Amino acid sequence: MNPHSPKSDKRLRILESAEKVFAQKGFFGAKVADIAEDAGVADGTIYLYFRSKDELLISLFEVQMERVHEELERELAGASDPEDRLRRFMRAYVRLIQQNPHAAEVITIELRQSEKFMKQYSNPRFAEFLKRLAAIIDDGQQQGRFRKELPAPIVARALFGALDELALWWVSGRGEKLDLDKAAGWLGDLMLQGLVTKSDR
Amino acid sequence: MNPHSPKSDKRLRILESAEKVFAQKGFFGAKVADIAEDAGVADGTIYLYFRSKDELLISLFEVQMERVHEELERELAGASDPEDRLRRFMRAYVRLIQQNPHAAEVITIELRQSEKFMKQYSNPRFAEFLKRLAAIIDDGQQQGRFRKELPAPIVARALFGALDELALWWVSGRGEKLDLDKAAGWLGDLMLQGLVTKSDR
Amino acid sequence: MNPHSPKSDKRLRILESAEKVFAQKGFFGAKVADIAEDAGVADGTIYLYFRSKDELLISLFEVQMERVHEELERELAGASDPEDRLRRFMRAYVRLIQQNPHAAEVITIELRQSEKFMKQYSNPRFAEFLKRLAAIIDDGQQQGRFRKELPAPIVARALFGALDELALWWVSGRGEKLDLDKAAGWLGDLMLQGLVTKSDR
Amino acid sequence: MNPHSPKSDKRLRILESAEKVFAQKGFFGAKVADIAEDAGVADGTIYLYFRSKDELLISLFEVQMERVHEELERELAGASDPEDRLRRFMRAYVRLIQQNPHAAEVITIELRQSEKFMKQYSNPRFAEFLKRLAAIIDDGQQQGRFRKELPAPIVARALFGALDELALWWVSGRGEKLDLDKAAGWLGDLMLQGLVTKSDR
DNA sequence: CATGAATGAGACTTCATTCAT
DNA sequence: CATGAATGAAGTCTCATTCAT
Repeated sequence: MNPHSPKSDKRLRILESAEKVFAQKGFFGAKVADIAEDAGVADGTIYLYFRSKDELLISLFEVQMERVHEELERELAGASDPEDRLRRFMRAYVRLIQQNPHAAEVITIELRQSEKFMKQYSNPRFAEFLKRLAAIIDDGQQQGRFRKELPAPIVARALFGALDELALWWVSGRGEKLDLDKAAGWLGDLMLQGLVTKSDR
Repeated sequence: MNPHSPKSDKRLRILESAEKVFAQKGFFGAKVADIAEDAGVADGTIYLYFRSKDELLISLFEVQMERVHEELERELAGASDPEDRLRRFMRAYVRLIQQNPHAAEVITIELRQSEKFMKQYSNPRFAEFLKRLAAIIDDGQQQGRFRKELPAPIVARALFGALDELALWWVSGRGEKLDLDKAAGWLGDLMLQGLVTKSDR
Repeated sequence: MNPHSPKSDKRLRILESAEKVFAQKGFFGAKVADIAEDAGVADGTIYLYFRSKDELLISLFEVQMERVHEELERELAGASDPEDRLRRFMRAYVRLIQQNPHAAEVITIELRQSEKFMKQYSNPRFAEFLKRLAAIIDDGQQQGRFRKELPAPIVARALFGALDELALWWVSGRGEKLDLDKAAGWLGDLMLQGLVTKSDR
Repeated sequence: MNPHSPKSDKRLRILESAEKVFAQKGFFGAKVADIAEDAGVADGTIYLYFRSKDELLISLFEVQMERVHEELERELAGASDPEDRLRRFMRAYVRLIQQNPHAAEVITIELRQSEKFMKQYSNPRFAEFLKRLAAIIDDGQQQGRFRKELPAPIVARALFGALDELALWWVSGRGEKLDLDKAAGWLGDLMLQGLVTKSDR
């Protein structure tokens, strides 16, 4: 009933409910009626704000990736050391996951799933996200701090995969005992220093 | 009409078609009729071999994980050095992906998706797979070859995530230029030696 | 804001928009929102002037038939010769069609369609219209100018059907090259003199 | 259960039910479920034989126009006199209407209605039908039996309109007392000889 | 009077599954 | 064992109508 944004208020509620329900049941398992009920609106109301169920999912991506980029922007702002930047990147990602576990599930799982049935949606934001990570690595390589033999895009992809897998594990609840912050720290160590003991070298 | 396995022959064909169609269209996008057509059988025939569409997906997991375990068994048979074992593990996984890209897509994407709608299917084989990887790492830690600060299950999970992400990238065709074998090699370097240049240490 | 008819002004605009949109999209294809937009009013406003979408259609009939009767009244006023009256009747009808093609489509097509779903609306005005035509013919028969073997109501109905079909053809745009005035003249000849050459008689 | 045509049997039943229900309630008023119930099949079964509700209507047109053409073929076979041919044409049309009143309603009403929402369906069969009628008239004009001042396509259209209007009247039940055969005869007289008494000439 | 966001009943259509042949 | 026509539950989406502002 906020006179300033009666519309966007409802839009947001629907978006949040969609996120929650998609995360719980998956895109296909989630019925529009479920989302409507959770948002406390009529089924038809959803279609006042989103053209279709598909578009609702896409909007979710957009919103979440927006947040991710903002968070990264903030986190990386004052850091110039590549190693530091990489750890901050991971920290920011982990923080986002923790703040919004539903979003993590939706983004990582449904995003992939969705490529199958939403051929037209190429998801440029995610590509941007990966590019950003690769840039940090590339930067470190330029500065002679990171090994140049490893192609930055591949390292970026691998790092994301590792990070995401841990995040998903945590989100799924099965890694309940997992302290995600610590895990991210370990992952940082692993990625930066490697698994092999120093004495080996 | 093979007298030795007339039944399992058809069962196998259905399974292979399901794998192909699931990979192409995703679990929900794939219609039972599509699979039947691809397998060259009637729709109803599928239900002589599988209780439901869900069970067909589960069977696929089982079969694939079976293969994975066999392949790993063979690959790791004569290796005792932890570092070597880890690299072999990755090599075997990559080989499987390359031999059967469809399976990779189904396992990695649909597996996750499926957890949402198949609560009862806990997927013990996959857990077993991860445990195996963790065991290698733990072994290396026991031998003093791998750093003990990093918990083996987490390293295993991260390693799998990284490997899987690269595999998925390759499978999706977008990483076309990607040489998966080389990428796995780089990932091995990354995981074992770390990203940071030695001179830093 | 016209102080004389602020209400009926808006009512009229809605009616005109409805006519236009019904003609373009058909009764079912036309959405109340379309009509509202065309009329420059809010959706809900329509319901201040019309009880329902159905009633809007009915009102259209009423208004149009009113006009038809007025026009006929004027046209037939000073004519007493049956043949002349018949031709005037046709001329007036054609003129109305030309002045308001939308109305023609709505009346002829939707009128028929509507009988299906508006059982309660018996459309007395249209019956009146036909009666009027029949009266002219009957009159001619009484005066010995028209052949008595042909029952007036049937001739009236046939004449209307022929006229209406030509009108519809013209309205639909497919009979673009058709000069409706001329066509009406020909129809008059046909109806009055017949198709067969005089030498035959 | 006829072993020879289990499929077409059901297809036909659906078609007949659709005809009946469309005639009773109109295309939009008729629900697919109504048709299914009338045909004694499940809702989904309809979609085994027709791609959509729209296509069901189109199929009806095709089937009916097919019959019309066949009937005309038969009726006009041995007649060469233009006047005779015209009367036979009308007789055949009337007979079809009487044999299948539902079809008449669907064809004449829904056909027109449908042009609005089925832009892609131009209905070539109906154009063919009118061309056929025009050909008879043109033929008579060539033979000097019909007046040449009246353009054949317009006469054809007018004749059809008149005939159709009478048919519709009869079908609607309101012209119950109307003997359609007689009416067609009168219409023939009207069209051929005209309304005006001979003594006038 | 006017608005237009919200409602929710109901329509079309899909598709996993069944079962008579 | 195999078939594939048939089923019918269930889902997405539309849109006439309402009502608080």
